[in-house]
Amino acid sequence: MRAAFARPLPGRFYDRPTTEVAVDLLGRMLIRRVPGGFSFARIVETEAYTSGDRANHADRGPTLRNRMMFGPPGTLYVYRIHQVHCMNAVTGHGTAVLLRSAEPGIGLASDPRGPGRLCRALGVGPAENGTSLADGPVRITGAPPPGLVVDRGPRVGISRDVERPFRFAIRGDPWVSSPRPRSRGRARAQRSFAQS
DNA sequence: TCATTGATTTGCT
DNA sequence: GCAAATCAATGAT
Repeated sequence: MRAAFARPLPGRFYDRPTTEVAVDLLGRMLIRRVPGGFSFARIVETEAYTSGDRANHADRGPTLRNRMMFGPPGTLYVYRIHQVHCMNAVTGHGTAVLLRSAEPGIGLASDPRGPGRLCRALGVGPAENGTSLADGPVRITGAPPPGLVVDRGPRVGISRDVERPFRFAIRGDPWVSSPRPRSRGRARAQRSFAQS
């Protein structure tokens, strides 16, 4: 994992349309540096929060909570909801991808299925808010497998703009959180970004 | 300053 | 399947 941690996706990976990044993050490795080593998980489910999107925390402009969403692409945005934390990859001014679920890798503290559980499993909290996914303590690396099939559907747990199909998940993956997105509306994973 | 709400999880029916 | 937990950020007063 040390070598992989040293070759994270660069900031420009995230400087693209948010839905495109959300799909392209599926199947990649989320790596957490911890004292004396690393822990990691494979991303299997994401959601896009775009501009002009009333479900987006940043839709009404910068606030104390969402200010990290206005940092550069590749910034990690961590927020608290109820009693847990959730993490996002910032893609532009006030847009981000919520990392919803992952398959366990090595070194996890607990089950990473679900956005709150994912943060808990990787030990991600307020201390990591605003750090860089390109050179911070939490990074994303690797490439999705060829031919990955992606399901899409409405996002989970929101009350505004509920109909937008901005939730993406690896078809058939047992670590996708419930309820699963519908199997129709399939979309092939985009491989437009070539990692250096 | 006050009331409302929530990008969730958990446990109980 | 449904509701409680539980509290800070947010928006209204």
